[in-house]
Amino acid sequence: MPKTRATATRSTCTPDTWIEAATEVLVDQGIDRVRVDVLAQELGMTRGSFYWHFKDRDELLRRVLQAWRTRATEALTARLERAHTDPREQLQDLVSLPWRGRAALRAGRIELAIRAWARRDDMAAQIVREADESRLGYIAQVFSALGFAVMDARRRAYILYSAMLGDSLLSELPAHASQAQRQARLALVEGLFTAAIGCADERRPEHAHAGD
Amino acid sequence: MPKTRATATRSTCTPDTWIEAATEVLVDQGIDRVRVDVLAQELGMTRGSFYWHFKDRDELLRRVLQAWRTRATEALTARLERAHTDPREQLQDLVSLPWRGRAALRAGRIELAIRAWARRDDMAAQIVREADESRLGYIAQVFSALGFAVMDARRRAYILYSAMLGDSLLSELPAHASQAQRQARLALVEGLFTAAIGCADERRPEHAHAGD
DNA sequence: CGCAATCCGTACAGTTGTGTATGTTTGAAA
DNA sequence: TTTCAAACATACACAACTGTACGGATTGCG
Repeated sequence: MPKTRATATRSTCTPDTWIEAATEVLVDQGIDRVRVDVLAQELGMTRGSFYWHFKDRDELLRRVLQAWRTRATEALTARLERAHTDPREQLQDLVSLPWRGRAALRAGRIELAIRAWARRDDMAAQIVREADESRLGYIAQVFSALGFAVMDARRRAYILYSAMLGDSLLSELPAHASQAQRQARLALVEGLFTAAIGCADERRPEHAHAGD
Repeated sequence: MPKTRATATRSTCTPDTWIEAATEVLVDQGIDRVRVDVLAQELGMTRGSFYWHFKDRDELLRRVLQAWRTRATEALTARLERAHTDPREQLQDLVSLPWRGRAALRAGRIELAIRAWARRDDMAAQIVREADESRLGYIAQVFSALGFAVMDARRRAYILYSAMLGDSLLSELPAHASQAQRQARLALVEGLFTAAIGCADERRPEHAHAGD
């Protein structure tokens, strides 16, 4: 029986090593700069190693996408599983997501790189679409749990999600990236999106105004 | 006296022709696909023509950036010049901007491509930063004219601008791109961002609540 | 030990894109 | 018409990247 697992006795590369390096280059260089020889140099390997683990460059790119999709869906699933808590808490958790450490920030950068990639790659576009739809559904559900009518909840979800995406585009602006600025914006976002503005179809009939 | 202007008697390329074609490829392929031979094939020319108008590929890319900066600053300047109208009207105009025809939508796509490019090009990053700062300043001024306090206006401007940027990322989602959906969101955006939510530093002292 | 599988390095061919040198056409002024 | 420079075409050298063939090292195991 062939043991496909890496025995980890010496510094042998696994496919994941290459995928990780590829993601790194993707983030701050773009998909066109994800080249085999660049990654090999980065890892202190030669291209011969790469072509042992992967059929060709295209397979690497596909697996980079798959790896991202896996992590993205897992992250959303984790959110959905604790969907029984206070929806107000869930919203706070959502809004404060990009400001929790550099892991989430890096995830945002990866996502932007993949979106840029999706501009010409159909598979990437498909996966990004799926992720967007799933998240929009989740956020809409949170707004729905807050008492907003279905249509209104969907619209609020779209606008909030847009704002979160746009923030990841702007997050490199130094003048707005301070912790205090972010904290203040966080509170404002929460206030703006939970406020009732008196639309006709805003509230569900079965819900009265939720007192705090 | 050498007449440097193109006499336009026959189909001779100007530098702008190449810049336009380069922008086209940049939009839906990314900056790495902006190659001299690709553009030449696109224009029905040979690379020899290109190297007559441009020193090298880098000069083309720089001029693509400059052309975008010029248009972007001109667009903002046009807005600033009619800054004496009703701020409510200005906000409506802002929010409905991405939904006015395909010209604005194309401008959004160009901008996203340049943002992806700015990820590794310092000049592109610089120009995008300048554009962001200018627009944020303008939007904040609109909110300020609506009666919000300076800090609150700045935060609202950031959030609204983020939402507009994020929307251009999501605008390819077919389920949310219908005219009716966009129209409904437009009204909601306007309502959400002009609503007072009872922050301590929300209103300027000299302004009372603005009746509708 | 011996041997086979895993893993990686090296060498070569093929492709693609860049930049330059030089030829060729075209239009308008002298 | 001649002439000259702008505008473009053609050809070549060069570099970067890909994929493949093959050879060498390492490890587990009989």
